Amino acid sequence: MPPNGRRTTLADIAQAAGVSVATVSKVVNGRGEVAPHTRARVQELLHQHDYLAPVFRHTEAVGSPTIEVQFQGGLKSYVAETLEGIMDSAAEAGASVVISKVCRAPHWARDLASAGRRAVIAVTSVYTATHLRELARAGLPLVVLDPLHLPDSRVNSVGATNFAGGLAATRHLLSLGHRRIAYLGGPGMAVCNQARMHGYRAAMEAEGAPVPDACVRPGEFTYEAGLLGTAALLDLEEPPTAVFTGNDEIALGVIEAARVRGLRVPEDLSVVGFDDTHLAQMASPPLTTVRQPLREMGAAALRTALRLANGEKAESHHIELATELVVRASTAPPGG
Amino acid sequence: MPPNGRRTTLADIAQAAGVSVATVSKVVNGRGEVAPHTRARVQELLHQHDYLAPVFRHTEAVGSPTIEVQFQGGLKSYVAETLEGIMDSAAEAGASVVISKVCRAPHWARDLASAGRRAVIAVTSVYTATHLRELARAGLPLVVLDPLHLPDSRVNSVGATNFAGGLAATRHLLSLGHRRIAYLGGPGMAVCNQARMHGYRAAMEAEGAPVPDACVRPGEFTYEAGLLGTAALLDLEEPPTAVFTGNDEIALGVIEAARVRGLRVPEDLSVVGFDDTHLAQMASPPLTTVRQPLREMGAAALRTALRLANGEKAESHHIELATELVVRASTAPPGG
DNA sequence: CTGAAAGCGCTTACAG
DNA sequence: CTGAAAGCGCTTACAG
Repeated sequence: MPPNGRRTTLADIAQAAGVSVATVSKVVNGRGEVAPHTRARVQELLHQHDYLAPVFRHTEAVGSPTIEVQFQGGLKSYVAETLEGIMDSAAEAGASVVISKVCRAPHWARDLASAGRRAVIAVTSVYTATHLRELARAGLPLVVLDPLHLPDSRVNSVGATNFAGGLAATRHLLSLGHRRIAYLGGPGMAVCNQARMHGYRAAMEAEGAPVPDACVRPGEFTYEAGLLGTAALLDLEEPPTAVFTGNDEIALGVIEAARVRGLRVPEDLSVVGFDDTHLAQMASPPLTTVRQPLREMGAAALRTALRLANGEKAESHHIELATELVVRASTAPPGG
Repeated sequence: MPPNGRRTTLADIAQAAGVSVATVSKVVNGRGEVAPHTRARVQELLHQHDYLAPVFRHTEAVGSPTIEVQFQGGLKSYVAETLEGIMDSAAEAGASVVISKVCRAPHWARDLASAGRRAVIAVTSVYTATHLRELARAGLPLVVLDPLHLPDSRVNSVGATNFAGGLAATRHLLSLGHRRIAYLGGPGMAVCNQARMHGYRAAMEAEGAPVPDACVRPGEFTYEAGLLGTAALLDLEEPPTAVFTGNDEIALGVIEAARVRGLRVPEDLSVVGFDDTHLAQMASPPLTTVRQPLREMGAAALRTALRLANGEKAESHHIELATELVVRASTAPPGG
């Protein structure tokens, strides 16, 4: 809140605090010779007026903006490929990309802002109202990639057409002649997972295929979850002949679980993944999967972040890019 | 070259150029009203004296250093896992990590320096003498991770004990009873590949096992290379019963090539990878491989980069971390 | 096109 | 512990 568009100066603070510029300067530079209560009052005012020391000013002026990309957990294929899209798009725009794991120290957003970041892109991370407030206070725009929550008009986000993807995957299996198709999904409360599952349900219902409760299993987006989930499915009275999974990692677990039981993929069990990360192409057999345009999604997120950093509005607070079924070698008619 | 430790100021340049400070200021700020030849002379001097505008000075002063990590090609598992090590270590040290793809515009090194980078970490990238000179001129230290060239005392690098890894992998196969073991490697001129291959050769020779030329194939570090190489190996008069590969991606290609021919892994063909990326754990069957401590290597590179950025010396210009054989399900005695 | 001069934001040695 | 004053590096309106 500098008076009229001007930067806040030490003189502004000095006047507001009723002390000399020299004293304010000492506080800013952490010199010792200031009375504690004077120091406290001045610090409070510096904070309120959003004072930025000259050394940090480049932050706002410089032409090449820096975007912070945060993610949780490991740098998995999904994140890596999204990141590539972000990087390519940033290189084109002359922007820099800083990566970090989500870690919320007391003033994380303010710290990012004063380190020169102009916007934050969060990859599949949970953001609460508190985080949003921190970010807003620091003046940092946020773009969420593959949001875990429902699109919220206060947050800008980029996703993919998950429902359509679930529908396409399931229809593909149905068209091959499968009827007993299971869904081995991700966390139950993640919207992307819910949409994929409902796409699956919609396709099954349209075909009049039964969906027993035991055939729809939420879980984690991991290989281990695929391994365990498949074991449970294959122990069923009437095991499925095909499994549609929440992502490629789960699908790889399914393939391995089948192998361990002496089942061949796709002859004895068909498997469809989701994402089309490199994992899908390098699986044995190569995985039929629903492609998410991860690079394009990353690129879109970066462009939106840059626009917001520039004070412009995003065209829409949420955009979704199209998914697409990619048929490879892990699906075949049942009873090979 | 500021006189005596002091920063170069506009006054220094003005004096050297025999013009007023005002004129130099105009040149720095790109204002129009300066004669072309005056502008040229001043610009030359600014460059020579390494003048840095106040807005950019934070670059050198600030406590939280920024490290640029560059890599070539895609953000593959190998790079992603190394990057995780770099990030964790950076978070601990309060440093920031900027990622970018190698792309060498005219003044790339100088541009990085003036954008505030304090060091560069190159992941498996080729650096020529010219690049090194650019970097040196910009005052930017370099650490190469998994160098493609032989350790050079002018470059700081971090690697792994590749020869020992090749030896361990091959011994493992020999101890299972294999004699016809092939090596499907990476690029012939990459030192890491050479070391792995010589480890393989050393183990074979020690055992008196023959190494026919057709059984040692250099190639790319890719799935496709694994696919193609295996096809060639299996077409041999006496095909190998086991394949040791230059990295995990190649190994996944081998597994798929075997499957396509109706061969089971490990019953009909044993496969050993290299790296122990996530790919290895998620393969079907899970891959026996030589673990490179990628996170630790990344962490070591970051620490070295920070030390160099600080003007300290690295303890050694090249360090190697230990590799370790990880036995999973892709290896078994021959003729299962 | 150039530079003397006024001025700005900041720091610091020093008097109180 | 505080602030008046000198000074530094830079910018800019203006006279030449």
